[in-house]
Amino acid sequence: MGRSPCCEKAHTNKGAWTKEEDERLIAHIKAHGEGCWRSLPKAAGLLRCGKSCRLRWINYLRPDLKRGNFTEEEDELIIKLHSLLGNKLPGRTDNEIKNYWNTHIRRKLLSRGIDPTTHRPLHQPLSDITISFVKQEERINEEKEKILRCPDLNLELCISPPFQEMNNSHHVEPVMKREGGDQGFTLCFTCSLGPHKSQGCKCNNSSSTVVLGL
DNA sequence: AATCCCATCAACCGCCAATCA
DNA sequence: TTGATTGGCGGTTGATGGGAT
Repeated sequence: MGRSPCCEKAHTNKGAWTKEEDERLIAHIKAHGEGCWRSLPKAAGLLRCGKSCRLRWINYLRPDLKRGNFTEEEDELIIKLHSLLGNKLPGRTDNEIKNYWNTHIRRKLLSRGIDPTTHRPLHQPLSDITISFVKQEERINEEKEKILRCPDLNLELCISPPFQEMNNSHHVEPVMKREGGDQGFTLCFTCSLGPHKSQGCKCNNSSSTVVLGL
């Protein structure tokens, strides 16, 4: 027996959303919150697939979205974080990052002689890539281990706020807060891919950092 | 002015993992 | 334990607009 379809395809609209559909969706989510996407269209009076509603909300209608052109600082931030976090970057939608990566950043990296997939210089000998990749992965795993040894750490890392001023692209510091407290620590992506000012971090310059809070 | 080409981005599709009964 | 359901993610498509010819 195959999968059942996510919705009744025959009676759903497809393609661009109308203003009225947007308004219905926004009104429904404002009233009831994000919930079961499968039943949402019917409840909201929309002839749309639940999945389509979810995408429309997440990628376009969500009130906390930052829209408009990407700044140079955001470009650099995306380049630094993409290999680590994928398309889930601060204040922008997955879809937006994905599209922007494929259309702009990919070309930008190629023009700099960097492979957009591996984040390594183009034409680098395979042996070098393998060795350094393994070393980097080991380092990442070490830092993960360190983090996991803290039992009261809330590892639900979420990066925000969307309108954070980006003054310098050198450091990127997602703050990992402990539950029930306001203490945190930061990750340095410049030299160690680990906690800023930890063993592996050789950076002393903390005056011009980008802080990505919770 | 018409047409072609290319870049962009919203939206869709298919797959996978998590969850639940 | 297993199968169904659901949400989420990455890849792809198609509509649109702008620039070049």
